[in-house]
Amino acid sequence: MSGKRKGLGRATVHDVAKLAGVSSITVSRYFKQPDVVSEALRLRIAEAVQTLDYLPNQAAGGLASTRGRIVAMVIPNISGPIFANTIQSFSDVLNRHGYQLLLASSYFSVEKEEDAVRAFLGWSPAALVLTSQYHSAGTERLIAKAGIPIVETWDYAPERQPLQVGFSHLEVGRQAVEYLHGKGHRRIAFVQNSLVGDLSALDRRDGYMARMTEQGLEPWVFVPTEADPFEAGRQAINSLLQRKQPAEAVIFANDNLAAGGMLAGLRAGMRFPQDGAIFGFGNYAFSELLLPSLTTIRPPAREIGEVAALRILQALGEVEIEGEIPHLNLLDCELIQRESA
Amino acid sequence: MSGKRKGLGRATVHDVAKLAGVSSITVSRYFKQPDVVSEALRLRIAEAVQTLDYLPNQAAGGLASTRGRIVAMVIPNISGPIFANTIQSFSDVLNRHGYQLLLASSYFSVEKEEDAVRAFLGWSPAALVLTSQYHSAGTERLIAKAGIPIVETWDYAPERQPLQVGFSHLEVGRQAVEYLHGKGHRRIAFVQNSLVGDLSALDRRDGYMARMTEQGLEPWVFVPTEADPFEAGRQAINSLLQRKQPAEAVIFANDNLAAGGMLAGLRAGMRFPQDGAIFGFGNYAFSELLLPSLTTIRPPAREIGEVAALRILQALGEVEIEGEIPHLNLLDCELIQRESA
DNA sequence: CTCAACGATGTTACCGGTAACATTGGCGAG
DNA sequence: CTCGCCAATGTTACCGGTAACATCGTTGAG
Repeated sequence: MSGKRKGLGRATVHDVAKLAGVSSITVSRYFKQPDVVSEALRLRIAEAVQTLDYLPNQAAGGLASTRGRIVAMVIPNISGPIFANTIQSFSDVLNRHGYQLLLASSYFSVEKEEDAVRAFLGWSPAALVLTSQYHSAGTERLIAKAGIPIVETWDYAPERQPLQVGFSHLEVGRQAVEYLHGKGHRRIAFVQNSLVGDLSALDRRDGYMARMTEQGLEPWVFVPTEADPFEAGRQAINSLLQRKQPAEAVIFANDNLAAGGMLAGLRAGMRFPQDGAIFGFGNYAFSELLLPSLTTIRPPAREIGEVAALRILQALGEVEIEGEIPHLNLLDCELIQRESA
Repeated sequence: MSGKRKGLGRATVHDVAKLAGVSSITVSRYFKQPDVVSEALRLRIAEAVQTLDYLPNQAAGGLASTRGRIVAMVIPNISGPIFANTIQSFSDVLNRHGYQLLLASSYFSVEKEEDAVRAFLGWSPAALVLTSQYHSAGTERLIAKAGIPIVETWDYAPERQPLQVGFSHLEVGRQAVEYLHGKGHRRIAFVQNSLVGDLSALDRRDGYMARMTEQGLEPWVFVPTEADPFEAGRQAINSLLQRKQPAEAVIFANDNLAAGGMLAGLRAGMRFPQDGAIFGFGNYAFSELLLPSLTTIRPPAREIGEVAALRILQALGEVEIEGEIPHLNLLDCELIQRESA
């Protein structure tokens, strides 16, 4: 019947147009700018759409208009305890406005990130979201000439070009010292994660070191050799608390390490915070379930996703905004005081 | 220079073709079937691609070939403690084969699921993955005539049409009873979650009830009124263990409930498993960090993602397979014995 | 030596929408 | 009554690829 090349077998604008007795562009307008189509035609088209179960082909629309309704996001990992919230809220806000999320994981590898960005760009996404400010040179080149809104989340690097939506890891480190110092502790140690790649964690360490120095205290950084976070935590507790001059408080690079360390201590008969204050980062789901519950800092994970989505929608003109779109979005972390410190 | 309509400004096949002195279809073949292009042209094209930073436009390719390289997935929620692993492994396997993942959350609502499916179909995905076997009538209609591979994960419903990749929730319920019964417990209670929508959890409850009855024991189901899982757990522990004839063992619908219950008990001075065995489901990340650590059943979350992706790739002819593609894929759960039961 | 078969490459049209411009009819101002 | 403007709708071509078929030069069997 039709040409030699068969499509998907689904109804097209042309089918709808024919059935409704209008031209295809009118059907297109019915979806994109309903207000310019007269009431009478709107009704006829609506009926035809209903009858044919018509669904607009997004690939075709995106190709023709050169404005695809896809937003791409590279995240270190989906299943980690923190980033999931960012993805969730980001995706929800986008979906609500008819955009779809394309997702890939970098596992903290800048090479994997670059691969993902390259693959994404083939889809002509409307915008691109990256995690952290640390990328490969290739990624930098790609995003520089992508010509779409770019958002960097999680970190906060005011000097960089892409939109920033995140928080200051440096400040987190300082805040932890501040809190523990206020509690009277002086020998405050920091346990780094040995996981290569999570460069933001090093910023927290640097904040810790800076604040310690300012207070006239000597920084004391422990770097575990174990890769498994729970093992690494155990290692740290053993080393820091089982010595002549034990640490009075231990700041861990994240809640996993903190939980591992605390658990090892508890099983060895220690008690917290009596035998040492334990301080985490991340406010993972389990942190309030531990006994003692874990004092930690909650990063604005959900908020990051929401704000990032909002800024993108604004940049795309989908959401009204008066004035400039803020280039810098510094969100607040929340120190959650519980029992362990 | 060119027509009145400007594209994305990026290099196209035609640009590459002109630079390499070949026709555009040859460039297309260079990417799709490199072996039919002669070595000489391959080199010339490779150079042109390099020079122009050419990236194939996936939307155009998908439109022309009617085979898009997108796979869509609807999941109850991204940030939950279980599904993230499925998404992660699913996405990784797909990415490795050049497919991209389109993601949306249903929050256990069949209406939201239907909306997501409708939105997805506009992208002509190569395949569609749903969670659980429970859908709206609209969703059933949509997937019936979608004409692409459909996979249902998480549940296992052999009688249904879509490919099944999951495990038997009924069996999980039975398995828990089996284990506790073997430990000598007779008064075994089940704590349901009050979260409307997670219908699979009810299958676990039904398995529990069936096995109890088979053993000549009386099922004892507690339905919390609290929505918050930790609060609900507390409520359950209070009701089940603080009575004249307390339960000897409590099976919780998931680890969140179990952790909430156990924590409430511990804070009230109880000890586990002495004052009651605690049994969860899900093997959430924190379960081994609790004190006592939580006995639970690990669902094959990661495996589900991997197998689902593999079956899809086979159905699409991307991965070799001899014989039929198995319609049923029943994966094993793992009972993880720890300290709480 | 002839011709069919085959490998390598090109031509044309089409996938399903939409931008840009054209057309039509109704209405109010002059 | 004529003209100009505007709102509603249509025509045409194009977005960037690829399916289908055509073409051309080689090669090997008969």
